[in-house]
Amino acid sequence: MATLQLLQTQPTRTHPDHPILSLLDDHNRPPDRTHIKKIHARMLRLGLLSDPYSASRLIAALSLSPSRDLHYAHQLFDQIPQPNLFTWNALIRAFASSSTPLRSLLVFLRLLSEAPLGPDKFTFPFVIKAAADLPASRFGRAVHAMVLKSALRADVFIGNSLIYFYASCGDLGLSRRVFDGIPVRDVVSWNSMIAASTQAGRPEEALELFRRMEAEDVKPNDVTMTSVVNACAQMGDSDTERWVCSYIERNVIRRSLILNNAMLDMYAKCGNLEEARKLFDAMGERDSFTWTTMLVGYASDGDFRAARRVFEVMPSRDIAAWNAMISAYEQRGQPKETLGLFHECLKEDVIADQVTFVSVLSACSQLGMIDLGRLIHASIHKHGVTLNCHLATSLIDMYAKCGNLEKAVEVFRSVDRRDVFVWSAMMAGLAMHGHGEAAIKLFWEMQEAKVKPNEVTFMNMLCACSHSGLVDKGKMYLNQMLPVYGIAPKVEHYGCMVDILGRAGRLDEALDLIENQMPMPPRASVWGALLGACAVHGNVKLGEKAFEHLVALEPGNDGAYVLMSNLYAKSDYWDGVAKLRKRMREMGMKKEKGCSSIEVDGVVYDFLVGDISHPSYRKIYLKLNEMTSRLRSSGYVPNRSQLLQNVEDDDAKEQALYLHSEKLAIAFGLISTDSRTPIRVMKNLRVCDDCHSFAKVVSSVYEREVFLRDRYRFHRFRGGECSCMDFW
DNA sequence: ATAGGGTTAG
Repeated sequence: MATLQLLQTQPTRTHPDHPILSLLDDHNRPPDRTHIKKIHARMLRLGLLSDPYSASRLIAALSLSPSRDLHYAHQLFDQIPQPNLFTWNALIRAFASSSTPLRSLLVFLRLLSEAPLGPDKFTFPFVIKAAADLPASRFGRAVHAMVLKSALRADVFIGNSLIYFYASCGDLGLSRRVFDGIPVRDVVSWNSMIAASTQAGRPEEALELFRRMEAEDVKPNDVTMTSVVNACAQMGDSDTERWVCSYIERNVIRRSLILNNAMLDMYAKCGNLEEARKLFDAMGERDSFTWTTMLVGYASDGDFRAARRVFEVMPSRDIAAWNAMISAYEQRGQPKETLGLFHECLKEDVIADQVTFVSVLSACSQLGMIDLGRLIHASIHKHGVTLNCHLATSLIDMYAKCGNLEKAVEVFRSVDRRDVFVWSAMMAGLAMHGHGEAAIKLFWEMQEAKVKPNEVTFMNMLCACSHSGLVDKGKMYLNQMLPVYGIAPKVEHYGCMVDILGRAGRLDEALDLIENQMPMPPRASVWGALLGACAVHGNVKLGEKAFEHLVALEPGNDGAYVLMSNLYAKSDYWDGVAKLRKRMREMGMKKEKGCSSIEVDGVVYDFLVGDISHPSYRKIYLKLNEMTSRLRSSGYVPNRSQLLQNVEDDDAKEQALYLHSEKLAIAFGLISTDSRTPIRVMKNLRVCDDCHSFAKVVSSVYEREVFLRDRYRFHRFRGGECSCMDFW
């Protein structure tokens, strides 16, 4: 009886173990591709391939060796008369850890229909791993169902891979159910569950599991501690950090490279760069994770030079290192440097990935470089990079912020999986272009698609209401946030509501919201919104109040002084203007210079007020003169009320309205682009009334579409009208 | 003859 069972489970041996097979797994000399092919040829001549055992050994070597050739392995597999389960498993395993895990699933399906014996305890972990990495959630659930119906339902290896599978499908609850259902859990079961909780952003649960693990006397190892350290990093308090470090010391946990990297990351995340540096110096072995973690640590600590130094001296730079450096530039608001580094990265033949493109697209939208953005979109398309939600969000954002709303909508419609960020980016784009109602419609469409709104969504919704003057809708959504959607409004949401009310002239309501209804103290931005509204509606008294609150919170806020000064000027209160100027002078404060930029033939040109640094500035000023007289005869009257926008005496001369930076950029656009190309100008500050009406007339007199993005929103000028309907 | 868990970048 025992012999019979052995015969059934052991592979059939028709030949004795041929010496050539030992060449396949010589660990001192792993066979390279040509070597394997030679062995293959010899095996063919020896007739060894008709022996399932020998053929399987060859397939395994082909699929698993460092220089594996899965295509070759697959072809060979198809030629074997009777692949045994070991052979099937080797192939399923190889594909599971390849770049095409889908093939693993396909081979598994073939196994089900073709193999005389079903999958075994080795097959399941491989195929479940493939399903997890795709992730193929329905497929994985079906495999799980097969496991439950089989005799393998209590297998701890399979259980552990199912924990991993459900975690990567984002269903922590099901991971937990599998975990709870494993009769005899081992350390890997605990590690998988703790890691799943950590990765789902639930550090408290991870630490709770760790305590239970200890209570049940399962000894944690370095892998356990890696996840626990990661959880502590997420908790972000220094007590937890000290506790985990001393635990690792006391229990003599092996300090693997990965554990050290995780600890490095924890120190860096807690802003403890000194400790991070100490550990870094003490580490005997370092890899690209180590260096990149240090880089990111310095960058997020604000020590940009140290970050750059790490980048310069690290022994090799993979795409993750480049991405870290590129995104550091991007987040510092240095889009030109971001793009410069991106070009260097391409020159070094490092293959850009989705993360790279996310940063680069963001730099494009900061600069308004729609042509480069388009180019990147095209190359993403060409390289068959799949649009994940991050990338789709960046593309939508880039097109919207560069003025091509149609293209943004096109991208939005073309992606099949949309997360809350994709939806929110589209709503923000519509809002920015003044399509408030459309943004609100999208909000409902999003909920029909069963995607839950988050804080960002509501910020964009309120912005939409603000840009379109939808006061009651804005109030309604703000009031619904907590009771209906379970999201507590933050100070930014209240700031936006103040803006909505203020623009509509309901200044008292806005003040009441700030003083009596907000559950938190107002921040500078909230008073700023109120001050802005007072400036629009000429309410000096309330404006002064908002201004004093604002500068108390942010003494260096030059925008506050400009707004207040405009408000005084508008109300003919010149003493006020003078007093403000004096105050600014005493503080040594300078107004942020207005700067407009325009992209022509892939180059971004910046213009400051009265700028004469451009090589062809004479031509630009001539054009501007010509334009001004042509526009005057078409009814353009310079609006001098904002002449005093700038409170700096010294450059008052340059402050003549017609030298405003956006006018220079538009003039340059007219002389340097094709007559059918829209002119796209980006401005760092808000556009002033005069430039706004200037652009309107340009769009009709010169029959050119003009896009003007300011700090706040988008203006699209066509045929003498602006998309904002003069409401901004 | 074959297995599972962990670290960086948005």
